[in-house]
Amino acid sequence: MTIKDIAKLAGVSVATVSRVINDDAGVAEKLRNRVLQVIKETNYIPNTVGRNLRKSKSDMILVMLPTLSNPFYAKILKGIEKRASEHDYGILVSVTHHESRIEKKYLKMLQMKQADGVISLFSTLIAEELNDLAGKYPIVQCCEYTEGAHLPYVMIDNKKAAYEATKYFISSGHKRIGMISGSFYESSERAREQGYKEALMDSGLPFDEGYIFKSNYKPESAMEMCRKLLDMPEPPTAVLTVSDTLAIGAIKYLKSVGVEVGKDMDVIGFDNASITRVYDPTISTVSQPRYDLGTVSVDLVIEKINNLSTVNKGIILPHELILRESTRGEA
Amino acid sequence: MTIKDIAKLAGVSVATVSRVINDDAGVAEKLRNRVLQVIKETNYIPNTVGRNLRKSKSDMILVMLPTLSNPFYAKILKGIEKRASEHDYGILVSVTHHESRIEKKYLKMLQMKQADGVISLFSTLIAEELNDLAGKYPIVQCCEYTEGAHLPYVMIDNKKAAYEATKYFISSGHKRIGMISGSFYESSERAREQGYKEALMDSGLPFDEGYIFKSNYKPESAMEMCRKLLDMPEPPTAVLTVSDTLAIGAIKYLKSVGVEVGKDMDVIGFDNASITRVYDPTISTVSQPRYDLGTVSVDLVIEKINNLSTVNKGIILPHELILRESTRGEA
DNA sequence: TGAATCTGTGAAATCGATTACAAATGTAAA
DNA sequence: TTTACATTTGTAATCGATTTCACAGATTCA
Repeated sequence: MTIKDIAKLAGVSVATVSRVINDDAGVAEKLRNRVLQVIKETNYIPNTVGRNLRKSKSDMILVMLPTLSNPFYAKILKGIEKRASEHDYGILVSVTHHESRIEKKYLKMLQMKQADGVISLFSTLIAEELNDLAGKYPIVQCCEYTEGAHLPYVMIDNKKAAYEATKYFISSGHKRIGMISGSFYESSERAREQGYKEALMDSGLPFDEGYIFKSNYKPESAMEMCRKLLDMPEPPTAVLTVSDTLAIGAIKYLKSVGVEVGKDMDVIGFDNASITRVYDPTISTVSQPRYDLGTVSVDLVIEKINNLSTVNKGIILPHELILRESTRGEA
Repeated sequence: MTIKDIAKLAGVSVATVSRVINDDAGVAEKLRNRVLQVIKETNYIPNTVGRNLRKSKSDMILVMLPTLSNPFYAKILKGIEKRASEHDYGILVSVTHHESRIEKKYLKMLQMKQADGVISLFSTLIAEELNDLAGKYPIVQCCEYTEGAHLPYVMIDNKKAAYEATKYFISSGHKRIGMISGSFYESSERAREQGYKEALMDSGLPFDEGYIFKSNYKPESAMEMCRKLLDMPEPPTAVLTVSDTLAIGAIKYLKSVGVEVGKDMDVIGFDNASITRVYDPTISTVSQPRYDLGTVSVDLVIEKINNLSTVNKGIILPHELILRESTRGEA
C-alpha cells in the first residue's frame, strides 16, 4: 500500500494525497475528505524511508549510551522521551560500550539523515573529532563533557558536588578522607577529584594524591581499592566514591573487616541509585536531576537542529547531597 | 557526496559505482580500482536511506526492551550485538516502558523496512496482535513468552527453575515457604508460581495461594509484601522472589525487624544481578545464561528474516541455582 | 467584458541508491 | 573473416514519498 495506491483509489493525484497527509492548506474539503476516507479504510501509513529520503530528515533523535548496565540512565531517557515526543521527535537508543569504533558507526546515522540529532551520554571521541562533527550535525552532551569540545552540554557541577560532599565530611570531624574514583568518565571524574582536592585545601587539610584510587566500576574493584585505603599507614576515616556501585563495594569491604560504616568510617557515593535506599546501611549520595537532564538535553539538541549555528549553551543543573546511614552526621 | 558524484569523478556510470560498492563480480579490475580510489579520496559512504528504500531491507535488528532500569538486559544485548555483527546486522534499541502504544509505534519500523526483524524482551501485545505481526515480519521473543502466540522464543525453563529453588528450600528443612511475585512479566511470573506450587505439592506440603504476594518491581514494594508474609498467622521460613530486586527488598525488611537472613529465614531471588554478590548477605539466586539468550535470539530472528515461513522454534536454555549467604544450606 | 488575481490540482522532477535490460566490446570457434 | 558467446558497461526504471511548476477554472476589480 503506497501513496500511489491511495491516489488511485481516491481518484486524485499523488500530490494531493501527499498534501492531505501533510496537512497542507489548499486542498478542497471534498477531496480532502475523500482521501482521508480512503486512508482510513486502507490503514495506509506513509513510508518513512521514502519520506526521509526526500525530506532529508527523520524526526528522530539518537541517544547514545555508553552501557546498559547502569540504571542511572533510565530516568534520563524518560525525560528525553517525554520532551522529544512533545516536539514530535522519536527516540532511538544505541549502546557504544565505551568503544569509539561503535560510536562512530552510530554517528553515521546523522550523515545518512537517519537521525536529526544526537544526545550523547558519554563520548569516547576526542575533542577534535567532536568539533568536526558538531560543525556539521547537532550533537549535545549530557552528564559528561569532553574538554576542548565546543558543543552544547547539560550536567551538574561535578566539582562543586564533590566539594560539598568533602566539606560535609570535614564538617563532621574527618581529617583524613580518601576517594575512590575511576578512569572511564574522564570529565566528571576529574571534576570530582578536583572538588575533593579543593575542599581539603580550603579547609587547611593536606591533599595527598595517594588517597585517590582509581577503580573500574565494578564493586569488586572498589573493595580492592578500599582495602588499599585501609592498608595505608594513616588510613582515612571517610571515603568519597564517584559512583554508588563503588560506594557499595567499599562498604562491603569495610563490613567484611569489621569496620562499622557510618560510625568508624563514613562513605558517600554518587548518583542516588535506587539501591542506595535499600542497602544496609543506606548510602549517602549526590543526587543528579536525571529527568531534567533528559528534558534539557532535548531542548538543546532541537535548538541545534533548527539552527546549527546557534551558540553552544552549557547548562548546569542543581545537584543535591542526600544524607543517609553511611555518614555519621555532624560531629 | 552521492553515488552520482563518484561516478562523475571516476568517469563511469552510477551502475558501475554501485557494482563496486556491492562487490559485484564483473567489473574490470582497472575500473574497479579507479572507483575505489575515488571513493577513498572522497570518503564517500553510500547513503543508507536511499539504499534501504531501493532494497526494502535495512540490515538492522530492533531490540525492544521494556525498561532501561534493569541491568539484566545489558549482557543479553551484548550477546545480541556480538552475534548480529557476525552476520553483518546492526542493532537498534527501543524502550517500551511496558506501554503497548509505544511498542506498536516501534513495530512500525518493520513495516517501513527500517528494521528487518525484532527481538522482543517483553511484549505488551496480546497473542492475536503478535500472531498477526509474526505472520508478516520476523519477530522473536527472548526471556518472556506470550501464551498463545506462535513465534520463535528463547528462555529458561522458568517453572523448573522455581521448582528447583523451592525444592531446595524444602530439602533444607523448610515447611512453609512464601513467594513474592509480580504482575508485570506475565509469562515468567506465572511459570515460576507454578513451579513453586508443584514443588510444594510434590513434596506433600500444602499449597496456599495466600502465600504468594504480588509486588511491583520496586524494593519498597517487596518490603511491604515481606511484612505481610511475616504478619501471617503462620509465617513462612523461606521466601522465593521472582527478581533480585525483590529479594533485596525482602531481606531489607527482614533485617529491619531483626530476622536473620540465612538463618531464621532464607531468601532466593532471580537473575543473578551483580548486586547479589555484594549485598549483605550475599543473595542466592537463579542465574540465566544471559549472553547466550542474546546470541540465540539473533540466530532465531535471522532464520526468520531469511525465510519467514520456517517453523517457530522454542528454545530452552539451562539456568543455574546459585547458593549464597541468604540460604542456610542443607539441613 | 476583459484583465488580473487566487485556488486547487496534477504532471514531473527529485532524494540516493539498486538492478533489469540493452548495448558495446572482446574472445574463441568455425 | 564471420559467427557465436561471454564479458563489461551504461541507460533508464524503480523504490515511496515531497515539492516545484504550470495550468485550468473561479473570483475580483476596473
